[in-house]
Amino acid sequence: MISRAESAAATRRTLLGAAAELLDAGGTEAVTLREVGARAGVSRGAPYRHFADKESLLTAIGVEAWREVGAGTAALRADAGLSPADRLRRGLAELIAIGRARPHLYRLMFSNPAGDPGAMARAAQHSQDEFLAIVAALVGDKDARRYGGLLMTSVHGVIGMEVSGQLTVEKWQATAEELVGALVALVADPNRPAWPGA
Amino acid sequence: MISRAESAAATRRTLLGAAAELLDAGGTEAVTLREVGARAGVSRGAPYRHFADKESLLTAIGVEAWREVGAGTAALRADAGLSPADRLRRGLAELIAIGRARPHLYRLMFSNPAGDPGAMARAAQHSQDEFLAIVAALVGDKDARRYGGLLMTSVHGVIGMEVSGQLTVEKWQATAEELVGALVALVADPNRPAWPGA
DNA sequence: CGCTTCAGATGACATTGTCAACTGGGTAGG
DNA sequence: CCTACCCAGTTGACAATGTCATCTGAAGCG
Repeated sequence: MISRAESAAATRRTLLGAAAELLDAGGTEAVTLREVGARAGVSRGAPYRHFADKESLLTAIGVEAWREVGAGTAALRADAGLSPADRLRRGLAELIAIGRARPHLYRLMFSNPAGDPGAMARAAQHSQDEFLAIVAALVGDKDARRYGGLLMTSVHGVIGMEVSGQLTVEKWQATAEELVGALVALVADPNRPAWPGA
Repeated sequence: MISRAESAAATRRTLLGAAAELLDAGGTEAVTLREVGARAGVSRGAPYRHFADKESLLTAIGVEAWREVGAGTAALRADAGLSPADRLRRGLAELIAIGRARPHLYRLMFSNPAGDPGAMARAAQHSQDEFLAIVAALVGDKDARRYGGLLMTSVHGVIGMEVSGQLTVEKWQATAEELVGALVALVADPNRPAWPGA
């Protein structure tokens, strides 16, 4: 038997899944609460039983995505068969993969919900902490945050520009992987120069 | 006497200005053609005489912004009183300034219009060519594109994460300026390591 | 068995993007 | 100067959408 609470939770998940489909297909504009309801087999008003408004629904999708990324990064960090540099490369590759396969979701994950500023940043926190731990294993605790920030932002920029069509191999003579790889190689270099001014 | 063409061009500019105001105030969602028309002193249908649809209007705002940035970068490059490294720093600082002062416009400049993919990338071309010329003066023609790409994407990532609230000094122990400054210092370093794999 | 709670359904409304039809003053050709 | 065209701008209309108030029915609880 399914209790009412279980049924409601299932509906919520179905709504999120339907909304994610629409998001991938056509961006946030394509996510209409009516269509989300229809695909989830409920009426147009049903989503309001689970999300305050459309923006909350979208934010929930992004939060869920960050949760998955965080879990993946944690698993990476726990994988004893990988070198620190490999963990770093794979973690970054995971983000690049999301950006390419699901650009709208990727954009959403780095958006700032007007109704609840900081909600997405909080959701990203765990994932970024895991990432920082990986970087720390490579460069030491002292510089982990600075180099982590440099890597995180750089990768985000590479993906963002590729998604917007402004990063082309012809123009920059480098692929996203090469740009990221260059940075990783630099950070992983034991003879890397000291952090400027530090 | 103002000719009909001049009047139409003036209306177009007024529409763009009104739309930019709304964009800054509340993002693309807040840009309604009705309000744009009202602020420009015309009716709700008038914008359609100048722009195919709402997305075209938004794209035009982004294109215009890229034109101004490109002009600014060109002026920077022509300024004989600046060192190559200073030109680079100022050019990047200009982008950071836009990201902070007008985050919605900044996001628009790095978006990819669904109706005309590549339109924004084309608009950004001139600005990025100017930027590349500045980088080339610093690192030589051979590596200009690669290092230019690295700098451009990194700065974009720093701004993007700051705009989304995911770049905080507490978390990364570095400000946007410091992260960018570290990269610039690295690239400007005459003893910088060779580009990996090149 | 009756009462409460709550997921879901439905009707309604304001807002908005968009188009078709219309208007009026500039503009070119005679 | 006259006339016919052009086209920026207006207005009416419509469908789609977010959102709310209200209603319904079944699950849970005494």
